[in-house]
Amino acid sequence: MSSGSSGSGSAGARRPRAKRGEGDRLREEILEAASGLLAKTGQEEAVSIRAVAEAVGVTPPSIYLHFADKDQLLLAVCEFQFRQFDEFVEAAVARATGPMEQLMLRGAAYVRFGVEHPEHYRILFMSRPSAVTAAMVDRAVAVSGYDHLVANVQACIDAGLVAEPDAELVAAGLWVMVHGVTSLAISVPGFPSMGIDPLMAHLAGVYVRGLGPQSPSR
Amino acid sequence: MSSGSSGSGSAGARRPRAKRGEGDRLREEILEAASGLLAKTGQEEAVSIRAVAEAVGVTPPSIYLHFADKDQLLLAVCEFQFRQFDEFVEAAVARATGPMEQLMLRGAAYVRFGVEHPEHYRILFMSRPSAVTAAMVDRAVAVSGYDHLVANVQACIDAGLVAEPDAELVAAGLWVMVHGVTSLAISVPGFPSMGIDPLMAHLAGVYVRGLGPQSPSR
DNA sequence: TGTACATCAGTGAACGCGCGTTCACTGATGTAC
DNA sequence: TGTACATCAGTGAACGCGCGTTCACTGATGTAC
Repeated sequence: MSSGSSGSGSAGARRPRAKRGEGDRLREEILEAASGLLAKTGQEEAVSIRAVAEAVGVTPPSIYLHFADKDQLLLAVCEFQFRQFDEFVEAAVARATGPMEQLMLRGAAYVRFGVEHPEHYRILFMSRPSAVTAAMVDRAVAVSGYDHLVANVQACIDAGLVAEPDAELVAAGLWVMVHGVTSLAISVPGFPSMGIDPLMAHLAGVYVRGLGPQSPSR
Repeated sequence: MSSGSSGSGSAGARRPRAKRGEGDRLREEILEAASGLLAKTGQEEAVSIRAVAEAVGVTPPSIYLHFADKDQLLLAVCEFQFRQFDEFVEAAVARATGPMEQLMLRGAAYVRFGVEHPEHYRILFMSRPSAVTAAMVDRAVAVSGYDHLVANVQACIDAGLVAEPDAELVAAGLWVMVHGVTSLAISVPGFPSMGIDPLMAHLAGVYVRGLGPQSPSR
Protein backbone atom coordinates (compact mmCIF):
# COMPACT_ATOMS: atom_id res chain seq x y z
CA MET A 1 0.00 0.00 0.00
CA SER A 2 2.52 2.64 1.12
CA SER A 3 5.27 1.42 -1.19
CA GLY A 4 6.41 4.90 -2.12
CA SER A 5 7.76 5.54 -5.61
CA SER A 6 6.14 6.19 -8.99
CA GLY A 7 3.20 3.80 -8.51
CA SER A 8 1.39 2.39 -11.49
CA GLY A 9 0.34 -1.00 -10.21
CA SER A 10 -1.39 -0.24 -6.91
CA ALA A 11 -5.15 -0.45 -6.43
CA GLY A 12 -6.47 2.01 -9.02
CA ALA A 13 -4.03 3.02 -11.75
CA ARG A 14 -3.99 6.68 -12.58
CA ARG A 15 -6.44 7.11 -15.44
CA PRO A 16 -5.77 9.31 -18.47
CA ARG A 17 -7.05 12.81 -18.21
CA ALA A 18 -10.27 13.58 -20.11
CA LYS A 19 -10.24 15.61 -23.25
CA ARG A 20 -11.67 19.11 -23.31
CA GLY A 21 -15.36 18.45 -23.83
CA GLU A 22 -15.40 15.14 -22.04
CA GLY A 23 -15.52 16.29 -18.45
CA ASP A 24 -18.77 14.42 -17.96
CA ARG A 25 -17.12 11.11 -18.61
CA LEU A 26 -15.57 11.21 -15.16
CA ARG A 27 -19.02 11.65 -13.66
CA GLU A 28 -20.21 8.39 -15.18
CA GLU A 29 -17.02 6.64 -14.14
CA ILE A 30 -17.51 7.83 -10.57
CA LEU A 31 -21.04 6.45 -10.46
CA GLU A 32 -19.94 3.13 -11.91
CA ALA A 33 -17.05 2.90 -9.49
CA ALA A 34 -19.31 3.65 -6.53
CA SER A 35 -21.75 0.96 -7.67
CA GLY A 36 -18.89 -1.45 -8.12
CA LEU A 37 -17.54 -0.71 -4.66
CA LEU A 38 -20.95 -1.34 -3.22
CA ALA A 39 -21.27 -4.67 -4.96
CA LYS A 40 -17.71 -5.75 -4.25
CA THR A 41 -17.35 -4.77 -0.60
CA GLY A 42 -20.96 -5.35 0.37
CA GLN A 43 -20.93 -2.36 2.69
CA GLU A 44 -22.42 1.03 2.17
CA GLU A 45 -19.83 2.58 4.48
CA ALA A 46 -17.14 1.46 2.05
CA VAL A 47 -18.39 4.07 -0.39
CA SER A 48 -16.27 6.97 0.81
CA ILE A 49 -15.14 9.87 -1.31
CA ARG A 50 -11.59 8.64 -1.00
CA ALA A 51 -12.37 5.02 -1.90
CA VAL A 52 -14.38 6.03 -4.94
CA ALA A 53 -11.61 8.38 -6.06
CA GLU A 54 -9.04 5.62 -5.73
CA ALA A 55 -11.22 3.15 -7.62
CA VAL A 56 -11.59 5.60 -10.49
CA GLY A 57 -7.88 6.43 -10.44
CA VAL A 58 -8.23 10.06 -9.47
CA THR A 59 -7.59 12.20 -6.37
CA PRO A 60 -10.40 12.94 -3.87
CA PRO A 61 -10.86 16.63 -4.74
CA SER A 62 -11.73 15.64 -8.32
CA ILE A 63 -14.99 14.19 -7.08
CA TYR A 64 -16.04 17.70 -6.12
CA LEU A 65 -15.80 18.79 -9.71
CA HIS A 66 -18.91 16.69 -10.34
CA PHE A 67 -20.77 16.42 -7.03
CA ALA A 68 -21.31 19.17 -4.49
CA ASP A 69 -20.76 16.87 -1.54
CA LYS A 70 -21.03 13.28 -0.43
CA ASP A 71 -24.81 13.39 -0.08
CA GLN A 72 -25.19 14.45 -3.69
CA LEU A 73 -22.89 11.64 -4.77
CA LEU A 74 -24.89 9.03 -2.86
CA LEU A 75 -28.12 10.43 -4.21
CA ALA A 76 -26.80 10.16 -7.76
CA VAL A 77 -25.67 6.60 -7.06
CA CYS A 78 -29.18 5.87 -5.86
CA GLU A 79 -30.67 7.29 -9.04
CA PHE A 80 -28.22 5.25 -11.07
CA GLN A 81 -29.29 2.07 -9.25
CA PHE A 82 -32.97 2.80 -9.75
CA ARG A 83 -32.41 3.13 -13.46
CA GLN A 84 -30.63 -0.22 -13.59
CA PHE A 85 -33.26 -1.91 -11.47
CA ASP A 86 -36.05 -0.61 -13.65
CA GLU A 87 -34.33 -1.72 -16.84
CA PHE A 88 -33.75 -5.17 -15.39
CA VAL A 89 -37.40 -5.67 -14.44
CA GLU A 90 -38.86 -4.24 -17.63
CA ALA A 91 -36.58 -6.43 -19.73
CA ALA A 92 -37.77 -9.53 -17.87
CA VAL A 93 -41.41 -8.54 -18.24
CA ALA A 94 -41.24 -7.82 -21.94
CA ARG A 95 -41.78 -11.43 -23.01
CA ALA A 96 -45.06 -11.89 -21.12
CA THR A 97 -48.15 -12.77 -23.13
CA GLY A 98 -50.87 -11.81 -20.64
CA PRO A 99 -51.29 -9.56 -17.60
CA MET A 100 -51.14 -12.41 -15.09
CA GLU A 101 -48.00 -13.88 -16.59
CA GLN A 102 -46.54 -10.40 -16.64
CA LEU A 103 -47.30 -10.03 -12.95
CA MET A 104 -45.55 -13.29 -12.17
CA LEU A 105 -42.50 -12.44 -14.25
CA ARG A 106 -42.38 -9.03 -12.61
CA GLY A 107 -42.32 -10.53 -9.15
CA ALA A 108 -39.71 -13.10 -10.05
CA ALA A 109 -37.46 -10.48 -11.65
CA TYR A 110 -37.82 -8.21 -8.63
CA VAL A 111 -36.67 -10.90 -6.25
CA ARG A 112 -33.88 -12.04 -8.54
CA PHE A 113 -32.46 -8.53 -8.81
CA GLY A 114 -32.46 -8.12 -5.06
CA VAL A 115 -30.87 -11.45 -4.32
CA GLU A 116 -28.20 -10.97 -6.97
CA HIS A 117 -27.41 -7.38 -5.98
CA PRO A 118 -28.12 -7.25 -2.28
CA GLU A 119 -26.22 -4.06 -1.57
CA HIS A 120 -27.91 -2.22 -4.38
CA TYR A 121 -31.24 -3.49 -3.17
CA ARG A 122 -30.50 -2.28 0.34
CA ILE A 123 -29.81 1.21 -0.94
CA LEU A 124 -32.98 1.30 -3.00
CA PHE A 125 -35.52 -0.13 -0.59
CA MET A 126 -34.04 -0.73 2.83
CA SER A 127 -32.15 2.38 3.77
CA ARG A 128 -33.33 4.81 6.37
CA PRO A 129 -35.40 7.60 4.90
CA SER A 130 -33.52 10.88 5.15
CA ALA A 131 -34.37 14.38 4.08
CA VAL A 132 -31.99 14.16 1.15
CA THR A 133 -33.22 10.80 -0.15
CA ALA A 134 -36.92 11.19 0.68
CA ALA A 135 -37.72 13.39 -2.29
CA MET A 136 -35.82 11.24 -4.70
CA VAL A 137 -37.00 7.84 -3.48
CA ASP A 138 -40.49 9.15 -3.70
CA ARG A 139 -39.97 10.19 -7.28
CA ALA A 140 -38.02 7.09 -8.24
CA VAL A 141 -40.62 4.73 -6.81
CA ALA A 142 -43.28 6.55 -8.73
CA VAL A 143 -41.28 6.58 -11.93
CA SER A 144 -39.84 3.09 -11.91
CA GLY A 145 -41.50 0.12 -10.41
CA TYR A 146 -44.62 1.15 -8.63
CA ASP A 147 -46.67 2.72 -11.39
CA HIS A 148 -45.91 -0.19 -13.67
CA LEU A 149 -47.03 -2.57 -10.96
CA VAL A 150 -50.32 -0.76 -10.35
CA ALA A 151 -51.05 -0.69 -14.09
CA ASN A 152 -50.27 -4.39 -14.31
CA VAL A 153 -52.66 -5.18 -11.47
CA GLN A 154 -55.34 -3.01 -13.06
CA ALA A 155 -54.97 -5.01 -16.26
CA CYS A 156 -55.54 -8.20 -14.28
CA ILE A 157 -58.65 -6.72 -12.69
CA ASP A 158 -59.96 -5.59 -16.08
CA ALA A 159 -59.38 -9.09 -17.45
CA GLY A 160 -61.47 -10.54 -14.63
CA LEU A 161 -58.50 -12.41 -13.15
CA VAL A 162 -58.63 -10.60 -9.82
CA ALA A 163 -61.82 -10.00 -7.86
CA GLU A 164 -60.57 -7.27 -5.51
CA PRO A 165 -61.38 -3.98 -7.26
CA ASP A 166 -58.75 -1.79 -5.56
CA ALA A 167 -55.63 -2.03 -7.73
CA GLU A 168 -53.55 0.08 -5.37
CA LEU A 169 -54.34 -2.21 -2.45
CA VAL A 170 -53.42 -5.32 -4.39
CA ALA A 171 -50.24 -3.70 -5.69
CA ALA A 172 -49.21 -2.80 -2.15
CA GLY A 173 -49.86 -6.37 -1.06
CA LEU A 174 -47.77 -7.77 -3.88
CA TRP A 175 -44.94 -5.39 -3.17
CA VAL A 176 -45.03 -6.50 0.46
CA MET A 177 -44.60 -10.09 -0.63
CA VAL A 178 -41.72 -9.70 -3.05
CA HIS A 179 -39.99 -7.23 -0.79
CA GLY A 180 -40.53 -9.48 2.20
CA VAL A 181 -38.95 -12.45 0.47
CA THR A 182 -36.06 -10.42 -0.91
CA SER A 183 -35.13 -8.54 2.20
CA LEU A 184 -35.36 -11.53 4.52
CA ALA A 185 -33.32 -13.57 2.07
CA ILE A 186 -30.49 -11.03 2.07
CA SER A 187 -30.64 -10.25 5.79
CA VAL A 188 -31.36 -13.50 7.61
CA PRO A 189 -28.78 -16.22 7.00
CA GLY A 190 -30.47 -19.47 6.09
CA PHE A 191 -33.81 -17.97 5.12
CA PRO A 192 -35.87 -19.42 3.63
CA SER A 193 -35.04 -22.94 4.76
CA MET A 194 -37.00 -24.45 1.87
CA GLY A 195 -35.39 -22.21 -0.78
CA ILE A 196 -36.68 -19.11 -2.54
CA ASP A 197 -38.46 -20.81 -5.42
CA PRO A 198 -40.72 -23.07 -3.34
CA LEU A 199 -41.56 -20.15 -1.08
CA MET A 200 -42.40 -17.92 -4.03
CA ALA A 201 -44.52 -20.68 -5.56
CA HIS A 202 -46.41 -21.10 -2.29
CA LEU A 203 -47.00 -17.37 -1.92
CA ALA A 204 -48.10 -16.95 -5.52
CA GLY A 205 -50.47 -19.88 -5.17
CA VAL A 206 -52.01 -18.64 -1.95
CA TYR A 207 -52.29 -15.10 -3.22
CA VAL A 208 -53.84 -16.00 -6.53
CA ARG A 209 -56.34 -18.32 -4.83
CA GLY A 210 -57.09 -15.66 -2.21
CA LEU A 211 -57.59 -12.94 -4.81
CA GLY A 212 -59.06 -15.05 -7.53
CA PRO A 213 -62.40 -14.53 -9.26
CA GLN A 214 -64.41 -16.55 -6.72
CA SER A 215 -66.39 -14.09 -4.58
CA PRO A 216 -64.30 -12.14 -2.02
CA SER A 217 -65.20 -12.21 1.67
CA ARG A 218 -68.11 -9.80 1.63
CA MET B 1 -20.62 21.47 24.61
CA SER B 2 -17.00 22.54 25.25
CA SER B 3 -17.90 24.84 28.12
CA GLY B 4 -14.86 23.91 30.17
CA SER B 5 -15.10 23.84 33.95
CA SER B 6 -16.43 21.35 36.48
CA GLY B 7 -19.39 20.17 34.38
CA SER B 8 -22.44 18.64 35.99
CA GLY B 9 -25.17 19.74 33.62
CA SER B 10 -23.86 18.72 30.21
CA ALA B 11 -25.25 15.77 28.27
CA GLY B 12 -24.72 12.87 30.66
CA ALA B 13 -24.01 13.76 34.28
CA ARG B 14 -21.27 11.79 35.93
CA ARG B 15 -22.98 8.86 37.59
CA PRO B 16 -22.09 7.61 41.07
CA ARG B 17 -19.56 4.85 41.17
CA ALA B 18 -20.92 1.34 41.74
CA LYS B 19 -20.45 -0.42 45.03
CA ARG B 20 -18.10 -3.35 45.35
CA GLY B 21 -20.25 -6.24 44.18
CA GLU B 22 -22.31 -4.21 41.77
CA GLY B 23 -19.96 -3.99 38.83
CA ASP B 24 -22.57 -5.64 36.65
CA ARG B 25 -24.97 -2.77 37.08
CA LEU B 26 -22.91 -0.69 34.68
CA ARG B 27 -23.24 -3.43 32.08
CA GLU B 28 -27.02 -3.18 32.15
CA GLU B 29 -26.86 0.61 32.08
CA ILE B 30 -24.62 0.48 29.03
CA LEU B 31 -27.07 -1.75 27.18
CA GLU B 32 -29.99 0.45 28.08
CA ALA B 33 -28.12 3.57 27.06
CA ALA B 34 -27.17 2.04 23.73
CA SER B 35 -30.79 1.06 23.10
CA GLY B 36 -31.90 4.53 24.05
CA LEU B 37 -29.38 6.14 21.72
CA LEU B 38 -30.61 3.95 18.92
CA ALA B 39 -34.21 4.91 19.53
CA LYS B 40 -33.46 8.59 20.06
CA THR B 41 -31.04 9.29 17.23
CA GLY B 42 -32.50 6.80 14.77
CA GLN B 43 -29.06 5.93 13.49
CA GLU B 44 -27.01 2.87 14.16
CA GLU B 45 -23.81 4.81 13.53
CA ALA B 46 -24.70 7.01 16.49
CA VAL B 47 -23.98 4.09 18.77
CA SER B 48 -20.28 4.72 19.27
CA ILE B 49 -18.29 3.69 22.30
CA ARG B 50 -17.83 7.33 23.16
CA ALA B 51 -21.51 8.27 22.76
CA VAL B 52 -22.65 5.36 24.89
CA ALA B 53 -20.11 6.22 27.56
CA GLU B 54 -21.29 9.80 27.63
CA ALA B 55 -24.94 8.76 27.82
CA VAL B 56 -24.19 6.54 30.80
CA GLY B 57 -22.08 9.23 32.44
CA VAL B 58 -18.78 7.39 32.32
CA THR B 59 -15.53 7.60 30.37
CA PRO B 60 -14.97 5.51 27.23
CA PRO B 61 -12.43 3.08 28.70
CA SER B 62 -15.01 2.00 31.26
CA ILE B 63 -16.96 0.28 28.51
CA TYR B 64 -14.03 -2.09 28.10
CA LEU B 65 -14.48 -3.33 31.65
CA HIS B 66 -17.67 -5.03 30.42
CA PHE B 67 -17.26 -5.63 26.68
CA ALA B 68 -14.15 -6.83 24.90
CA ASP B 69 -14.68 -4.52 21.94
CA LYS B 70 -17.32 -2.69 19.98
CA ASP B 71 -18.52 -5.80 18.18
CA GLN B 72 -19.22 -7.52 21.47
CA LEU B 73 -21.14 -4.49 22.66
CA LEU B 74 -23.30 -4.39 19.54
CA LEU B 75 -23.90 -8.10 19.77
CA ALA B 76 -25.06 -7.73 23.36
CA VAL B 77 -27.32 -4.85 22.34
CA CYS B 78 -28.78 -7.12 19.68
CA GLU B 79 -29.45 -9.83 22.22
CA PHE B 80 -31.02 -7.28 24.52
CA GLN B 81 -33.35 -6.16 21.72
CA PHE B 82 -34.34 -9.69 20.84
CA ARG B 83 -35.34 -10.30 24.42
CA GLN B 84 -37.50 -7.18 24.44
CA PHE B 85 -39.06 -8.00 21.10
CA ASP B 86 -39.93 -11.51 22.20
CA GLU B 87 -41.48 -10.30 25.44
CA PHE B 88 -43.55 -7.75 23.56
CA VAL B 89 -44.98 -10.30 21.14
CA GLU B 90 -45.63 -12.99 23.70
CA ALA B 91 -47.43 -10.52 25.95
CA ALA B 92 -49.70 -9.51 23.08
CA VAL B 93 -50.42 -13.10 22.17
CA ALA B 94 -51.25 -14.24 25.69
CA ARG B 95 -54.89 -13.13 25.54
CA ALA B 96 -55.77 -15.18 22.43
CA THR B 97 -58.50 -17.79 22.75
CA GLY B 98 -57.74 -19.94 19.69
CA PRO B 99 -54.80 -20.67 17.38
CA MET B 100 -56.10 -18.50 14.54
CA GLU B 101 -56.73 -15.53 16.78
CA GLN B 102 -53.30 -16.06 18.26
CA LEU B 103 -51.79 -15.99 14.79
CA MET B 104 -53.53 -12.71 14.01
CA LEU B 105 -52.49 -11.11 17.28
CA ARG B 106 -48.93 -12.30 16.71
CA GLY B 107 -48.78 -10.68 13.32
CA ALA B 108 -50.27 -7.44 14.54
CA ALA B 109 -47.87 -7.26 17.49
CA TYR B 110 -44.91 -7.97 15.24
CA VAL B 111 -45.76 -5.10 12.94
CA ARG B 112 -46.57 -2.76 15.82
CA PHE B 113 -43.22 -3.39 17.48
CA GLY B 114 -41.35 -2.70 14.26
CA VAL B 115 -43.22 0.48 13.44
CA GLU B 116 -42.87 1.82 16.96
CA HIS B 117 -39.18 0.92 17.29
CA PRO B 118 -37.85 1.16 13.76
CA GLU B 119 -34.19 1.32 14.67
CA HIS B 120 -34.44 -1.68 16.92
CA TYR B 121 -36.29 -3.53 14.20
CA ARG B 122 -33.58 -2.67 11.70
CA ILE B 123 -30.93 -4.14 13.95
CA LEU B 124 -32.91 -7.31 14.51
CA PHE B 125 -34.08 -8.14 11.01
CA MET B 126 -32.64 -5.77 8.46
CA SER B 127 -28.94 -5.51 9.14
CA ARG B 128 -26.33 -7.08 6.96
CA PRO B 129 -25.40 -10.54 8.10
CA SER B 130 -21.84 -10.56 9.42
CA ALA B 131 -19.68 -13.26 10.89
CA VAL B 132 -20.16 -11.90 14.38
CA THR B 133 -23.94 -11.55 14.21
CA ALA B 134 -24.69 -14.60 12.08
CA ALA B 135 -24.38 -17.11 14.88
CA MET B 136 -26.39 -15.04 17.27
CA VAL B 137 -29.19 -14.01 14.92
CA ASP B 138 -29.52 -17.62 13.96
CA ARG B 139 -29.88 -18.58 17.57
CA ALA B 140 -32.11 -15.67 18.47
CA VAL B 141 -34.49 -16.29 15.60
CA ALA B 142 -34.75 -19.90 16.64
CA VAL B 143 -35.26 -19.04 20.28
CA SER B 144 -37.58 -16.09 20.02
CA GLY B 145 -40.11 -15.64 17.31
CA TYR B 146 -39.73 -18.30 14.74
CA ASP B 147 -40.32 -21.47 16.73
CA HIS B 148 -43.36 -19.93 18.34
CA LEU B 149 -44.70 -19.01 14.94
CA VAL B 150 -44.21 -22.49 13.49
CA ALA B 151 -45.91 -24.05 16.52
CA ASN B 152 -48.78 -21.61 16.14
CA VAL B 153 -49.21 -22.51 12.48
CA GLN B 154 -49.07 -26.19 13.31
CA ALA B 155 -51.88 -25.67 15.82
CA CYS B 156 -53.96 -24.06 13.07
CA ILE B 157 -53.29 -27.00 10.77
CA ASP B 158 -54.21 -29.47 13.49
CA ALA B 159 -57.45 -27.59 14.09
CA GLY B 160 -58.32 -27.91 10.41
CA LEU B 161 -58.15 -24.15 9.85
CA VAL B 162 -55.34 -24.34 7.30
CA ALA B 163 -55.26 -26.80 4.43
CA GLU B 164 -51.58 -26.57 3.52
CA PRO B 165 -49.88 -29.30 5.54
CA ASP B 166 -46.36 -27.81 5.62
CA ALA B 167 -46.22 -25.64 8.74
CA GLU B 168 -42.71 -24.39 8.00
CA LEU B 169 -43.75 -23.19 4.56
CA VAL B 170 -46.78 -21.35 5.89
CA ALA B 171 -44.73 -19.83 8.71
CA ALA B 172 -42.15 -18.56 6.22
CA GLY B 173 -44.95 -17.05 4.14
CA LEU B 174 -46.46 -15.30 7.13
CA TRP B 175 -43.10 -13.97 8.23
CA VAL B 176 -42.59 -12.62 4.72
CA MET B 177 -45.86 -10.73 4.98
CA VAL B 178 -45.41 -9.11 8.37
CA HIS B 179 -41.78 -8.34 7.68
CA GLY B 180 -42.65 -6.95 4.27
CA VAL B 181 -45.22 -4.58 5.72
CA THR B 182 -42.98 -3.53 8.59
CA SER B 183 -39.81 -2.93 6.68
CA LEU B 184 -41.44 -1.07 3.81
CA ALA B 185 -43.36 1.05 6.30
CA ILE B 186 -40.17 2.13 8.05
CA SER B 187 -38.07 2.54 4.90
CA VAL B 188 -40.33 3.99 2.22
CA PRO B 189 -41.85 7.36 3.14
CA GLY B 190 -45.57 7.34 2.46
CA PHE B 191 -45.97 3.58 2.33
CA PRO B 192 -48.58 2.24 2.47
CA SER B 193 -50.72 4.95 0.98
CA MET B 194 -53.91 3.38 2.38
CA GLY B 195 -52.46 2.93 5.89
CA ILE B 196 -51.10 -0.10 7.67
CA ASP B 197 -54.35 -1.44 9.09
CA PRO B 198 -56.26 -1.67 5.80
CA LEU B 199 -53.25 -3.28 4.16
CA MET B 200 -52.92 -5.80 6.97
CA ALA B 201 -56.63 -6.56 6.78
CA HIS B 202 -56.38 -7.11 3.04
CA LEU B 203 -53.36 -9.39 3.39
CA ALA B 204 -54.88 -11.38 6.22
CA GLY B 205 -58.10 -11.80 4.24
CA VAL B 206 -56.32 -12.91 1.09
CA TYR B 207 -54.02 -15.22 2.95
CA VAL B 208 -56.69 -16.87 5.02
CA ARG B 209 -58.89 -17.36 1.96
CA GLY B 210 -55.93 -18.69 -0.01
CA LEU B 211 -54.88 -21.08 2.74
CA GLY B 212 -58.29 -21.90 4.06
CA PRO B 213 -59.85 -25.35 4.35
CA GLN B 214 -61.26 -25.38 0.80
CA SER B 215 -59.10 -27.74 -1.29
CA PRO B 216 -55.63 -26.40 -2.19
CA SER B 217 -54.49 -26.19 -5.81
CA ARG B 218 -53.69 -29.85 -6.43
C1' DT C 1 2.94 29.61 -39.07
C1' DG C 2 3.91 31.41 -34.36
C1' DT C 3 2.97 33.21 -29.95
C1' DA C 4 0.30 34.93 -25.96
C1' DC C 5 -3.48 33.80 -23.39
C1' DA C 6 -7.88 31.75 -21.39
C1' DT C 7 -9.94 27.60 -20.05
C1' DC C 8 -10.52 23.58 -17.64
C1' DA C 9 -9.51 18.74 -15.72
C1' DG C 10 -7.25 17.47 -12.26
C1' DT C 11 -3.34 17.52 -8.27
C1' DG C 12 -1.03 17.67 -3.64
C1' DA C 13 -0.89 19.05 0.81
C1' DA C 14 -3.23 20.18 4.60
C1' DC C 15 -7.29 21.21 8.02
C1' DG C 16 -10.09 19.54 11.91
C1' DC C 17 -12.94 15.81 13.53
C1' DG C 18 -14.66 11.70 15.80
C1' DC C 19 -13.56 7.23 16.12
C1' DG C 20 -11.81 2.58 18.66
C1' DT C 21 -8.50 1.35 21.68
C1' DT C 22 -4.41 1.31 25.09
C1' DC C 23 -1.98 2.39 29.20
C1' DA C 24 -0.48 3.89 33.44
C1' DC C 25 -2.93 5.81 37.19
C1' DT C 26 -6.23 6.86 41.31
C1' DG C 27 -8.93 6.50 45.09
C1' DA C 28 -12.84 4.42 47.49
C1' DT C 29 -14.15 -0.07 49.43
C1' DG C 30 -13.43 -3.99 51.83
C1' DT C 31 -10.22 -7.56 54.43
C1' DA C 32 -6.39 -9.57 57.47
C1' DC C 33 -4.00 -9.22 61.39
C1' DT D 1 -10.16 -0.59 67.73
C1' DG D 2 -6.36 0.53 64.43
C1' DT D 3 -3.45 0.03 60.57
C1' DA D 4 -1.38 -2.03 56.34
C1' DC D 5 -2.74 -3.95 52.26
C1' DA D 6 -5.36 -6.05 48.20
C1' DT D 7 -9.07 -5.34 45.21
C1' DC D 8 -11.66 -3.24 41.88
C1' DA D 9 -14.54 0.47 39.44
C1' DG D 10 -13.35 3.83 37.00
C1' DT D 11 -10.25 8.03 35.09
C1' DG D 12 -7.38 11.01 31.94
C1' DA D 13 -4.39 11.53 28.41
C1' DA D 14 -2.80 9.92 24.41
C1' DC D 15 -2.11 6.88 20.00
C1' DG D 16 -2.99 6.32 15.05
C1' DC D 17 -6.52 6.17 11.59
C1' DG D 18 -9.70 7.34 7.87
C1' DC D 19 -12.88 10.54 6.96
C1' DG D 20 -15.09 14.93 4.26
C1' DT D 21 -13.64 19.01 2.65
C1' DT D 22 -10.65 23.28 1.38
C1' DC D 23 -7.26 25.77 -1.09
C1' DA D 24 -3.78 27.33 -3.90
C1' DC D 25 -1.59 25.23 -7.72
C1' DT D 26 -0.26 22.95 -12.44
C1' DG D 27 -0.07 21.78 -16.92
C1' DA D 28 -2.32 20.14 -21.11
C1' DT D 29 -5.76 21.73 -24.48
C1' DG D 30 -7.77 24.84 -27.30
C1' DT D 31 -8.41 29.89 -29.21
C1' DA D 32 -7.39 34.79 -30.91
C1' DC D 33 -4.60 37.51 -33.34
